[in-house]
Amino acid sequence: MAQTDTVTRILDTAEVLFAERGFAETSLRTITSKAKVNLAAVNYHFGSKKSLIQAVFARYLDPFTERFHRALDELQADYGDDVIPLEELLETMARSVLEVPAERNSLKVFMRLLGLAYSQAQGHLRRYIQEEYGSVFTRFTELVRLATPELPDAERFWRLHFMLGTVIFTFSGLDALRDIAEKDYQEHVTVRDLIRRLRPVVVAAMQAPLPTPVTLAAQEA
Amino acid sequence: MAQTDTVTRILDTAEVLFAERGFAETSLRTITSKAKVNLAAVNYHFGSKKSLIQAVFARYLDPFTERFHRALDELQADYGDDVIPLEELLETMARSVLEVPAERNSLKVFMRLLGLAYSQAQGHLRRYIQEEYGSVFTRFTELVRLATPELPDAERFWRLHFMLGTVIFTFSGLDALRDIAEKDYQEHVTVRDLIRRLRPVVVAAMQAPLPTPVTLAAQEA
DNA sequence: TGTACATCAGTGAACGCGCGTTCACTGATGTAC
DNA sequence: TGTACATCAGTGAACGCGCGTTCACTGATGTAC
Repeated sequence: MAQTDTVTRILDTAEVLFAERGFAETSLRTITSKAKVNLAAVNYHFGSKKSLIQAVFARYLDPFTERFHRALDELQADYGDDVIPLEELLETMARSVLEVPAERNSLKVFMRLLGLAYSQAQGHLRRYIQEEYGSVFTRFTELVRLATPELPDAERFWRLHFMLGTVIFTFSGLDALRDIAEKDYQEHVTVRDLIRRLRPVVVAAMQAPLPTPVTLAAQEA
Repeated sequence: MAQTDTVTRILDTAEVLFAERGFAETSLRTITSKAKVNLAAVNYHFGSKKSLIQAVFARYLDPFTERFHRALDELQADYGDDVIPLEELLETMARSVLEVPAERNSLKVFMRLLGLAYSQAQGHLRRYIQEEYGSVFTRFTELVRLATPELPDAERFWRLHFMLGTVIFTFSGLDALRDIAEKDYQEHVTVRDLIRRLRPVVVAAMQAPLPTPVTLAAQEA
């Protein structure tokens, strides 16, 4: 090698392997041998495996948050003092998510990584993501609040997380689900198909009637 | 020890640790030392770490599938040749899920484990679950088909998985989400509260309008 | 223009460590005669 | 009732292995004078 693209080769290889098998299950030896790069190069360039994991995320999340902030700026400019409708907000978020990896041909990898960030232990990663990228989500949820004034705050919080679960679960299990769908229904599903299917479901879920209030005490485990 | 409860002690400890940190991140040494049991006992009783993982799942899924089958039997007996409404089916599933770990005080652990089964590498585990417990889900989805005749088969498939994602994501991230909700909205959320909140959302999602058909070709990554 | 030195990407080999698994062994209990 | 043997849960120590990380080193390029 002896070129600066060593860093890029490591990141390109690591993101695919992480997405396929998770962080703990992917060794630096696997990454470096697949990337045709010296084992010690990861620690030389990134310092540690943890920092490599964070760098993989940063390469997606930096452009995403930048675009998403810009898209929300435009939306707020268009609507002025009017309330931005929920559909418009969801649409904008979907578009921002789609645009980033479109350049790198790996939306699937991006979504798998997001799923892993939530489900794998890696406490350092959740903290990193929250600190670096939390503010754009705060901005987004505030706009959702204005768009759904009929929802109590707590209800909105839970519904947003319900939908986050839907999206992350769907895309991070994409390959398996796609295989089943293809076999059972003879249709090849693209990511854009899924987003088309998700739209009415997410909107309906956010606008569902409020739950019946608790009747009497209920205990839990 | 020198008692047969060694097996139980291992399972009790393993399920909690697995749920907290995942499978690869939990070593047999951690399990056995916390269970106050000899390291070699896991391999003696279970044969391998893989088999221990499967045994942890079996202890939840065996009683669950048995109960769920029985509950569906009753439902079908009640309704005879009539179609069982969707709400009733979802309610029955929720009740069956709730009943099992109520006996063991650990619904949270059960749901976290289900989440991990989907998100962690562990191919052997997905295969094991599919083989051992696939049939009850086939039965359930067939009943859902009868309850939602207006949905194209593929659409129903995707929506069921969307909702599976909602539930698994919510419960497997329960602690983190609960902490945030508690801090921001001063309300302590029980598992039963969440199920109450989930009900209208899931029903609305399943009954959402069909997506607009694809207009022109759309490519994907 | 030429020499000495600094910088920096990259390397090869080794480090100690924790892992899952194995193995020879113990000691209690049950069974056969 | 007593002895010999089999069974089985459990143990302590060691096995080899793959892991992330470290370290002394190389060799090319840039900079100072």
